[in-house]
Amino acid sequence: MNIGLAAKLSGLSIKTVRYYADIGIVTPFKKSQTGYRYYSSDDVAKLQFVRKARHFNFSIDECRELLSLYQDKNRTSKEVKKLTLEKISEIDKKLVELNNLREQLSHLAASCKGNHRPDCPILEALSKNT
Amino acid sequence: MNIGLAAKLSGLSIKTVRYYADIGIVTPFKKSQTGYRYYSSDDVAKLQFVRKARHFNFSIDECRELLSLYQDKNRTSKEVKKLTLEKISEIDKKLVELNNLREQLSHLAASCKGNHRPDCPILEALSKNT
DNA sequence: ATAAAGTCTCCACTTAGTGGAGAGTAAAGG
DNA sequence: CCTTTACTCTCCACTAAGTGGAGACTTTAT
Repeated sequence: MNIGLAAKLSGLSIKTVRYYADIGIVTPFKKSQTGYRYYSSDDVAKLQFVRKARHFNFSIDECRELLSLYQDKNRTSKEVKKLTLEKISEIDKKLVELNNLREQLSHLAASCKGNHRPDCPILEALSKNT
Repeated sequence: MNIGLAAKLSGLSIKTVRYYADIGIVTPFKKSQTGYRYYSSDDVAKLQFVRKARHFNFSIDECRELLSLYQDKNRTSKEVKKLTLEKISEIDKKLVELNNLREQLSHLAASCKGNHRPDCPILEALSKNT
């Protein structure tokens, strides 16, 4: 099938599918005469796979890795689980950071009257030494 | 003072300070003969301000805005608080997303034995239709 | 005078695509 | 058969917020 249908079936934009072809994520057959890309349903399955993995916050390189595990009949589930757990702890780190940030910001916001007067504890905090 | 000292005092890298000069965040005096940038202690204060605001997840453009509020004696604290509250709700949105993601991933990870066998519910989930 | 440290500009690279221009190709209608 | 329309192609630029490096110039120290 052409790229348009492959994109529709995989839920990605044409641009993204083309991009994935360029960087070697899912490489379709390419007719040298016209330059058109032709996708098999296997290719579409891979595109869907990548879309879902991206949705789970896996980076393109991690998708590459997952994809090769996916196609490797001899892989162990241990390898996949390892990647997943790493991703989880990454997310945990981010969560801690953001919670911290949120607390500090809401603390600042709470201390600011937010009225027509110019005195503002938020700006003061930002300009305070160190 | 030269850029090296300004960078050290503000806690930013020289590259970043130069970048901030290029994009008009903090524009030092520039000797046209040598091209060297000269920073006042006021400039350094602004750099510190931006560093802290960046640390609070404000974008460069938001820093620009905060900086101009910071320098505007007639600003109201209301304006600053508004920005801050917006930033907080942005963070809240991100937190929800990440918590969701974490839950789904840990669910997947829990269902995967993670052993030497090739069968893996994680990959299955990623390859399942829609 | 020379060596070392500091600074300059300019270019490329990072992530993961997106937007657009201009040209070629395919399919449908008249 | 010709034209219109839809589809696809490549190439370039842009996004955010810097970072790294090359090669040249300036300042400071020995």
